[in-house]
Amino acid sequence: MENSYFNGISCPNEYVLALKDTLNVITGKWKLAIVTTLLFEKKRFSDIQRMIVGITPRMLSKELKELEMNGVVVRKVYDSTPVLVEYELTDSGKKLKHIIDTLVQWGLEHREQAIAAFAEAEA
Amino acid sequence: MENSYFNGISCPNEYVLALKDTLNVITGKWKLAIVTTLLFEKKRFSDIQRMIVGITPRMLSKELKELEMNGVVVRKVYDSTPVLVEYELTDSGKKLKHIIDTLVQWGLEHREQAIAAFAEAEA
DNA sequence: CGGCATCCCGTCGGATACTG
DNA sequence: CAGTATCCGACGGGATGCCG
Repeated sequence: MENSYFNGISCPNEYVLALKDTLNVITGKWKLAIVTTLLFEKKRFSDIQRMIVGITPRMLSKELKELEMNGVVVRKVYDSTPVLVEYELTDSGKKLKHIIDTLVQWGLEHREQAIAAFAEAEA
Repeated sequence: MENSYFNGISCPNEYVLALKDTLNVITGKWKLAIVTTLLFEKKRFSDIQRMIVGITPRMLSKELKELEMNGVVVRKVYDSTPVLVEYELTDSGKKLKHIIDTLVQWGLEHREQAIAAFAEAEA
């Protein structure tokens, strides 16, 4: 078991692990973009690729695989011809919306703060 | 102005920028650890270094500089001998606690979910 | 359609030593 | 005490081409 970073701060190691889990899911260039495209409906590989500007199939494949391993998306294969593959968020994955909202809100408030501080410094 | 990743999703570009700002502050190996040590009281460089197991002065210096540029911490120099330098969270920085709590909670719930799903698969 | 294999490069972060 | 300088490996992620 890895140690907590926080010496002398009363913080259950479980919390640190949970934090790492979450960061692992939301960091990286594409993960949140992928989650966002799946928030309201499941989609096929090529649909996601078309919606996310600039992502290569290599990265999409890699990220989807990681998200699946992390229990955020589910991959469903339908044995038709041609093969149909759909990706869908798990319940946990859907709850990431709350996290995204929280992050966006901090960013917005923070920008206001920064502007206010700048104006004050100017005066 | 950079484009949003999300084609066809009605999402103000401002939100995407805010999201990126926030991610920029919470990602990386040490940033959240540093913020956490400063949550309840300001500290000196060597105090932080002592509390965060494994961080090198190089990384601590670099991260503190970035956090300062991003308006999350403030650096205060007192011209005593020897020189005293203190780091303190801004108001925005203090509000990161809410984000950390949100991330931890998702991680905890998610782990429960995963365990439940595993048990179901076993049955 | 839904990927995988290969090559490549820039950045992140570690190790170590040194300074005002 | 509060950093800086230098070197270096690991990894994220891009480009391109091929496959069932």
